[in-house]
Amino acid sequence: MKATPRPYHHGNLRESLLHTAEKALEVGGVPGLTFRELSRTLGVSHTSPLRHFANKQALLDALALRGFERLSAILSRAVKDRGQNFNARLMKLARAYVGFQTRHPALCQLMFEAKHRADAPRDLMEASERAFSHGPAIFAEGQANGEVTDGDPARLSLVAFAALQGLISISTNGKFKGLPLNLLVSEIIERIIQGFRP
Amino acid sequence: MKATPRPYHHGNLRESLLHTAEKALEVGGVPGLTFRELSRTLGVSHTSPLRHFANKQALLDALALRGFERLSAILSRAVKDRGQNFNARLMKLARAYVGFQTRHPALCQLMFEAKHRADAPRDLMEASERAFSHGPAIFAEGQANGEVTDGDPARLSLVAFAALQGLISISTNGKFKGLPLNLLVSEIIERIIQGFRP
DNA sequence: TCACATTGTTGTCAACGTTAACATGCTGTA
DNA sequence: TACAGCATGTTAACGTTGACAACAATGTGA
Repeated sequence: MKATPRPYHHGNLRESLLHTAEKALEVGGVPGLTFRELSRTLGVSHTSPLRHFANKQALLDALALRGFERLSAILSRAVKDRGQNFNARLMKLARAYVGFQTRHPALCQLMFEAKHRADAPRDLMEASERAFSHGPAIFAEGQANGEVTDGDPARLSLVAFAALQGLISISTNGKFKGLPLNLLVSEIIERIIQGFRP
Repeated sequence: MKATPRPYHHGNLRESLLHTAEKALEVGGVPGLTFRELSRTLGVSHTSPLRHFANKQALLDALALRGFERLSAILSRAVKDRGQNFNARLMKLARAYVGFQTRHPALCQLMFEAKHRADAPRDLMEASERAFSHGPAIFAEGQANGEVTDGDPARLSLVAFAALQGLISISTNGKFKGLPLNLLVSEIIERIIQGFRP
């Protein structure tokens, strides 16, 4: 009789939950992300999310996993132009990395926390490693072209990403002491490039 | 009649709460830190903490504030020997910083989160700035002695601390890909010192 | 067709943060 | 010293949350 009596089965609840959860996460952080509020938003009962995620942590892990996959895709796109020289590629990679973190701060924090948990799921760790493999890749190619000094590319990449990650960690609202992050990224990457010349 | 009927007034509840809370924080993180559990541990009623902290966030902020104060004291001690050259002082500072974060990971995470909140209390921001003032200080002194290149010492210090902070963020359990953090700190600081020669 | 797995609902529980009203003990001042 | 006022702790209660169990509706494959 009712106009559109919601069908008993939602049909796409898992995806809807993840989508809604990510928005809620960026608004209110982990404490502001509750099964019950998600359920209210999606018009389902307050325990239905448990059919798709064993508990809240499982939902957070699923969000983190997707985060790493999206990050990996973005970084992959940033370095795909193999025609450019090393400096340009590293700068693009750095901007993509910092840009993603600036756009999704809460998600990124979740991703790092999940990765650092002692009992982090296997697939999450693997996705994380895939995402962070783009750095060593371009360093290795830079070495092959004689543009970068010798040494373990993973180690060189670590220094660059550590600097970027630290900059993000120390900064607030995309700025550090009033200086926009973009500017500081350029400065740091240029200094690193300088230090990594053969 | 009872042997030691706990006096009605605890006498030192605020300090006891902070002390117990910090231990609980390192064990179970923020979710594992509850007023009710703290109260049980200290043998007081579950609302008595509210006489000392308006809400849970206020307790967390107080923990973060003390964290910054302790960090500042530790960093201050690390650089107090003005007789040493710049390289030695920077390395000591770096080790002290990384050591503190390694020893108190949950507290440090709390400190950064608190500092980054839009409505972070004034005193907390000031304590944070005091803690991070030791870096620029030794860079400035290094410049005065002709040991460090020109430029805004705060900016130079930022690069160094960003690298350290990022290393910590990326690492897990004091290691990164099996390499102990100590080793990587040395490597990064030496590279930075190299890059900051006049 | 129909047994069975999947998905969603209802009802319930313990734990939590928070508030209000009340009890107790300390302290400064007359 | 007396006692008023305030700081500190307690009790009771409310609403929210994550989680579990039992049940209902739906989809699916033999």
